[in-house]
Amino acid sequence: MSGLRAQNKADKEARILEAAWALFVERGYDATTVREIAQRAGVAQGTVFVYAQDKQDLLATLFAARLGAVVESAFATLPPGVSLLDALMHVFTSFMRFYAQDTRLARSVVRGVLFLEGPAAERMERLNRPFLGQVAGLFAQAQAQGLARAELVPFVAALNAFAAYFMALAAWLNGLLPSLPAAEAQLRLALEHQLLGVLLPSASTIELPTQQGAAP
Amino acid sequence: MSGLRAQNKADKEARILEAAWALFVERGYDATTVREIAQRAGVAQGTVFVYAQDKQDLLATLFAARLGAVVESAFATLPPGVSLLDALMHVFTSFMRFYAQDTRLARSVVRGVLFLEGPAAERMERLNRPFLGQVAGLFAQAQAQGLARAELVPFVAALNAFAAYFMALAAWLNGLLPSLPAAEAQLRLALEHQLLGVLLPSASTIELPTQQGAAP
DNA sequence: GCTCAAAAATGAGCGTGCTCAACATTGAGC
DNA sequence: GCTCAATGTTGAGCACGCTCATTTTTGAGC
Repeated sequence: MSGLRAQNKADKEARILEAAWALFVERGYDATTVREIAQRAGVAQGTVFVYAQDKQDLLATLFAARLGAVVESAFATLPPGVSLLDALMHVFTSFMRFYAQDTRLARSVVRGVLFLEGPAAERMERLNRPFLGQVAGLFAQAQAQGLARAELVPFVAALNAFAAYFMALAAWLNGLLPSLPAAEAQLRLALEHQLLGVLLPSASTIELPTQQGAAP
Repeated sequence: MSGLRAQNKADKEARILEAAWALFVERGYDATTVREIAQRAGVAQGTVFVYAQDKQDLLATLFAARLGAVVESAFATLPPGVSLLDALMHVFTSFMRFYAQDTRLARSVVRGVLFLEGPAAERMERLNRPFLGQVAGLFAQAQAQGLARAELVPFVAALNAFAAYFMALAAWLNGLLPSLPAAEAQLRLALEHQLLGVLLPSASTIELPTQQGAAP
């Protein structure tokens, strides 16, 4: 059996990821070089690229693991009986508070995460799709309880909520919103609007659904 | 007067931008080198960086100008008397059709545009804020006509709509949505949901606004 | 405990975006 | 039309991420 081989490989990968994380936190993503990571991990520079697709992949791997834990924890700690709005806020602000630990690094992550390539993109999809499913579950639950419109498609509502979250996150990390509380406030406002809708009840249920081919 | 000086400068900048555009379209953003751009523009490689902050800035400049025209045209050609949903779709699909001309390049643009730095970020903000204001105007108009809820904040609704647009755009450019029509359909669905809201009319107007400090 | 093919690690080298000290051009003042 | 400070241009050079031919390590088969 190749126990030693596997052990060495695992050790090296762990050392590389550990070194990368330490340096990313210390200096920031852009200011960290792959040569530094290799040196700190005690391997040659080329070895880093045996274990990671590229530099961005290191950051993505590091965050994918951590984010997975945050997702799980967010849904596990969901207070029962809470309103839909508060449930959504509980989930999304979990992420924001996680990113708040290092906003500089968070910026690099979020910047890269939206346009990944190849295997890294697939891994992100495998993280993202179940998550969106869980968020959709919150809407479906509200629907089952007779709180939400029956015609609503839970997955579409989940995507809308996620979109609002992502915008608030991006605005915050770009300095357009001054602080985490400001970002949370903006997100709450956006979600409130999504829950309540735009149109008046009288206008909405009658006019809009039938406006497939509308007036010129 | 330094007419010749200014003329030369303008000429050179125009030549550089023209060369960059041609090569970006021909080869794609990543596959185009600054050296190639310089050669095609008939200047030294260092000269490119006199006129552009960096390579990404070239692409951003090129697209900012074009996008500005698309924004203007989208609102100018807004059919009067159209529903709010169709008005939003008219505006956002204008952008999508513009990006559809070259989705490879569009991917590079959208990837870079969300996390710009320094002056480029400010220029994007100066493009984006009035645009969001115009979208907010559509919601305010619906409000004035008594079609939209009076409590609605037009700017927040505009941000939500933009967020949904951005997500559909990103999903499309990442190949998660197979075609432009698919992206348009997804956006329409998302916007419909935003207009109609999530909660039932009965539940919405009474419970939610007062849920500031909700149950544990 | 030797052998040797497979697996893993290496680092010189490549092409890149970008900088900056050196050089060239311009035109107002005389 | 000459001078020279200001303005504009240049390309050698740097550090970077990443590749890949070469070298080193591993352990099953004997």
